[in-house]
Amino acid sequence: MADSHAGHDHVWADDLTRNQELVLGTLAHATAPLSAYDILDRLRDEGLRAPLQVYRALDKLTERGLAHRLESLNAFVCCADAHCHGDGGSTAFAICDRCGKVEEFAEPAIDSKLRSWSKASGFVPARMTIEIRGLCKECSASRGP
Amino acid sequence: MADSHAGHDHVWADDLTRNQELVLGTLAHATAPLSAYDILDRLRDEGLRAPLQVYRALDKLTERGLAHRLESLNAFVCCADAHCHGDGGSTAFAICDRCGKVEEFAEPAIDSKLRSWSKASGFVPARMTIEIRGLCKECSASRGP
DNA sequence: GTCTAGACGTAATGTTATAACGTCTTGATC
DNA sequence: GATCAAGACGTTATAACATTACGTCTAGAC
Repeated sequence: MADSHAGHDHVWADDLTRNQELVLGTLAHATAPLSAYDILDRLRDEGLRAPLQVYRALDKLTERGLAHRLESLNAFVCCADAHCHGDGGSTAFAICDRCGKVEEFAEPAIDSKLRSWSKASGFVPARMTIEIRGLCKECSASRGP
Repeated sequence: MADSHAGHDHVWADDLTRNQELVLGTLAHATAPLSAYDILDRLRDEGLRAPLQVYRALDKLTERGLAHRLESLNAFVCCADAHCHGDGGSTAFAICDRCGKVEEFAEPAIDSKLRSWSKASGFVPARMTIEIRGLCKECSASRGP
């Protein structure tokens, strides 16, 4: 059994476990953020049965920057930007409240402002959450004048 | 019965309902963010019995900017800054993971950066969430070298 | 071979949030 | 003053999100 992970169409890292690969693969194919339970439902056929199996995989994936948690949604997305893997930098997300689409972007100036505020205040930052909720270009176009 | 809300030590607005006043008062006296269920527990003696009573009050209070929801904590704080009431501007929070203390601050430059990204992308922002998790000055001092 | 660290599986439970219903008060209108 | 609509309220039930606790299995270090 040389390759126990056969059948997958993409490899993100060489040392993911089976559950981690399944969860990341599910996120990668999704067009909108998925909750842990959404992911679980999509992986029942692969043998996953308990939330904890998903949460454990998500913990590792988010630690490594391969996936992100959207706090304002209690949901997860696949990382869209190879650059952000593992760096401590802040990533920002724009989340469409209508279609669910998420755009991931980095604004170094924002990161820098938050860090300078922290330094001035004596606060030692560990992680930053930056999320904008609203309507994406397409959804706002199909609604307003 | 000219004053049905007698017995409270502070008035934030003249048109809060009893439940809204109770919830806001509880948040105002807390030294750390409270979950809706924390608030409920502290208001049992006042007659509150169901989560929805608290959630409904919190909805109104956050709409008006009198309280804030911390997304990364699923908890709530009293607004610390009279200026931010009701304006659409983004407020940022630094949350100490050790002692729970929350510092609320405004960085207009961040707000401005996020808005300019939105404009450039065609995204129409409705609300922004900016939260830093880490250690406050005191807690980092009592831990580090 | 033995030990340990880490991933895993499972069951049970804890925590956060909302749906669905009917009632009550208030204020506008006729 | 009767009627009506809007909004806050109270209650029950349930949905959705997340973790604790426990035992097993495997791979690598020694």
